[in-house]
Amino acid sequence: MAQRIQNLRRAPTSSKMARALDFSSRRWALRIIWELRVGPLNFRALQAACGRISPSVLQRRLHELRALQIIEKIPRLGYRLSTAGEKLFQVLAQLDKWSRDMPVPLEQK
Amino acid sequence: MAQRIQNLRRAPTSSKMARALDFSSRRWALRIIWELRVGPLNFRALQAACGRISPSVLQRRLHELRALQIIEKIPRLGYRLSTAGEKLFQVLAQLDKWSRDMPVPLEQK
DNA sequence: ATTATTGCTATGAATACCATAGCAAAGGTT
DNA sequence: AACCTTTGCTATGGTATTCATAGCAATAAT
Repeated sequence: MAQRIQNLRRAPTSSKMARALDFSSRRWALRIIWELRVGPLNFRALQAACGRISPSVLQRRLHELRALQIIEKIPRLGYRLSTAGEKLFQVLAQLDKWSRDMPVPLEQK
Repeated sequence: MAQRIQNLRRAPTSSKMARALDFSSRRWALRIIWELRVGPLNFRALQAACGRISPSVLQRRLHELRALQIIEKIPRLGYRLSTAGEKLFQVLAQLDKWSRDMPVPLEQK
């Protein structure tokens, strides 16, 4: 385990990781996944859950997330996490924990 | 553990998490942390490690990350992860693992 | 003294994101 | 059936973010 992390520290950033980080930096991408943790949500419900996302961006992200097979569209219920999406949720759960443990409040201008 | 995740699924998105997700979506923010996993890097080294980041954005992110006390500036060596930054690295290590296990390649246009 | 490296700042163009309005299709109600 | 509501999206035009590139003062190395 410690060994695994040591190797991670030495190895150059993999292209897969570079892409994952790049994708993570698209606005609302991770938030959408996080909101879907509760179960399937339709377009408007997701919009409301995210707070202030504009529909054009939501629409774009949904397409992207579907192309990556992180979420899937189901006929009457809207969108839900795929298996890969569920695994990504587990990672985000760690981020949630981290954010709660942060000594400095994560305020941004 | 399963219980903890169940609770996460039910609870609304905390404001701390919302901010963490928002911050994660600033371009290069997580990548910078990931590149610093190897140890302290100076400005130009970080620039090179990230590949194509423009100096103005790097500069801005470094300020933000310092304000959040995720990284710290050390006189001759450049920038390095703080304790909180190291913890965030652990989360990113999970993301790295996830990206490697992804069945669909994370390609983006 | 000269050259190279480093840490930045400035600038203008390209891209991403925003708020808002609106509309066709489907579902529910009377 | 006629009406109203909800839903999933598209269109538009403005604002913010990020980009590539150039450059410059300060420090370090030769």
